[in-house]
Amino acid sequence: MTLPDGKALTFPKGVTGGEIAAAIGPGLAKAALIITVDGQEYDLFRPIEQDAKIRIITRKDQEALELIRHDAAHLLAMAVQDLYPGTQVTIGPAIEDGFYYDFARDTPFTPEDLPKIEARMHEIVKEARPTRREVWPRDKAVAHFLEMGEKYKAELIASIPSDEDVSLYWHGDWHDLCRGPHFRTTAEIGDAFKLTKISGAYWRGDAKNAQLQRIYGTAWRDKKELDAYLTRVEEAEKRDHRKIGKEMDLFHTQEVATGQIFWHANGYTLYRALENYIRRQLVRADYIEVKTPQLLDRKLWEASGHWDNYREHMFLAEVEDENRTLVVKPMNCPAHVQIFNEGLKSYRELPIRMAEFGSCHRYEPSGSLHGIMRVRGFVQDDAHIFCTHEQITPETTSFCKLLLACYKDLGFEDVRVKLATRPDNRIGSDAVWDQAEKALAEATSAAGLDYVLNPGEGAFYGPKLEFVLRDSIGRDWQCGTLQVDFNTAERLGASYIAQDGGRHPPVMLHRAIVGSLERFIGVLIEHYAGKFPLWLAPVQVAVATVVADADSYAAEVVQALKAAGLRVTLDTENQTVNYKVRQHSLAKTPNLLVLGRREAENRSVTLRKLGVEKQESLALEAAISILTAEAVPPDLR
RNA sequence: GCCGUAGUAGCGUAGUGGUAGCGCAAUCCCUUGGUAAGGGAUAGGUCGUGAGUUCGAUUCUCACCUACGGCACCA
Repeated sequence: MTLPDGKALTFPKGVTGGEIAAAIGPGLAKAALIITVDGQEYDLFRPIEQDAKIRIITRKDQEALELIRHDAAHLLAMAVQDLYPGTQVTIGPAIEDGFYYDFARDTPFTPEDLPKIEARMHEIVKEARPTRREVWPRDKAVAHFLEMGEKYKAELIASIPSDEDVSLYWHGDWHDLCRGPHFRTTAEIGDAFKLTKISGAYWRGDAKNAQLQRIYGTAWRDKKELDAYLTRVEEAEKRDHRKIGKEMDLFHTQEVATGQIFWHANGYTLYRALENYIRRQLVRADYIEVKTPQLLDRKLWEASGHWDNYREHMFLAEVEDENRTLVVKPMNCPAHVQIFNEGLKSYRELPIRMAEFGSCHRYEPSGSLHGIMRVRGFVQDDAHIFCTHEQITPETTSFCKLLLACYKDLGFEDVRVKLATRPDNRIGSDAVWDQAEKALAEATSAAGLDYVLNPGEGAFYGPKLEFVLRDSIGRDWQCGTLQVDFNTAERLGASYIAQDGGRHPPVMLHRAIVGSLERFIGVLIEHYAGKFPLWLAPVQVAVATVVADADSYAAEVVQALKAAGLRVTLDTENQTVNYKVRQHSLAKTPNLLVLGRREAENRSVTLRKLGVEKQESLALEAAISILTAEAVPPDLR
């Protein structure tokens, strides 16, 4: 056996990982969880039959996390079947930060069940049930699980090729089909786990199948890691955009407009700051901006193919004395093609980059709605680039550059790219898809970006690039997109006169930088936890007085700041300075100017920046020039 | 859409088969205070909507709406 450091040890054939660990040292024997044999993971009790490179994995290794979570999933299943006889097991994988297990049971679990199950799990850990592995012919396993009444498990095993053997694991009497590996006993799982939530989940992830009961848990190597995780979750909850939206008076939702947002003055200030920023970038990048109708005849959506694909997600509008159906537009592309179609287009005019802050409505499934992140009424920073085949690469390249520059300005430096390819449900021939996917892949590489494939996730009319940004607490958000479309223009009768005098349909590139303004603002809120950079902050400066004697000077200061283009609020409330500092800090106002007699006398201000305890005394004019400079959007500096 | 949980004053929450409290915010008064909650008083609620059970329902039951946690979906 060759150890990772190159040292070789000799053992009889059939030695186990546990025995090897014991031979190396008692400390390792205790700490060992599993062993890798030529890269393959073995249980410590599984005999090794050949010479191999080995590595013993202990609790200290990063790999231990996934192993613990896998064992914890089994532990959960054991506890549930102990407590709720008749419950069938299905699958239970390790996932990011934890694990889950899907059960089939007539009575759904309730939140009150979780502590009971968790307590039973801890008991089973204490029992240190020994693990055993057996290899069975597939058909024997199918028959065995059928006999036990585990029909989901039997179905899973039956989908394995019949000539393959399967491994079964026992923990005490309880056993399951499993690839392994597992620890020697349930004691090695430890106690750093916690059940977190319950949920319905469809068998094999398909909504047509039966709904199972899923229990989620989190599991770590030690209590310290578990606590750190729980703290991380708590911190994420604190910056929830719905909570901050309420606290900062940004927006609200209500029953009369499910899935749509009432933007309050503060929120709409942020909204416009973002919209204006994007608009400036469009001007720079040679886009034209248009505005198209909200209601468009059903015929147009039939022609584009959307009616067939998304009809049940469209809002329809009808009037009594007119015998036709209008669709509240769920997207802007067919409308943009109508503008393209007005007048004859020459290849000399291409590319035409047609942008719109397009207000769209989609009847999203009720269960998918989420704050301002997933809504039924939203505005896309949409654009369609009508171009020739040759222009796909340069247009894609320059869009990628534009998008990365925007994300940087908005505070996101870590961006990943995914290439989503043809879905099952699609229009257009395979030859056209081959061409479109190839064009996009090449253009992305030409832009100097690495991408990962996202097979089958493209739009029904073409493949897409998905731009995923990572926020300040490490969560990923897909916002920007670029889609190559060889189908829509032709379907809607768009064409241009080429150099050879013939008519050709243009290629359409559908693209968005932030995607939906609503969703992106949600991301911004959570990314900054409401502490926006000055150019985005709804209220940039609060002017607060110490004594009533300073009220008239304060009003003067507010006027001066407003004249300088700053967004200011005046606080002459009859309250202590301490109170005011606290209020404006909690409101996340970036700058607080405190004014008392001193300031009024020498026409100065005392500036306290959010999150900074010490103050700075400045002449009024100096403060204005500092603050206005800081409030300039990043692209205008 | 599916599974589960919830809906009480502007916000956050307690509570009960006999029409509801608390904290913050609000209003008024006192305090004129120099960097994260000064003190006092007052006002504010048909307990999400509709129906049922009951002498009586905010409380129990059912339906619906909405939100939340997931699943599924996301042009």
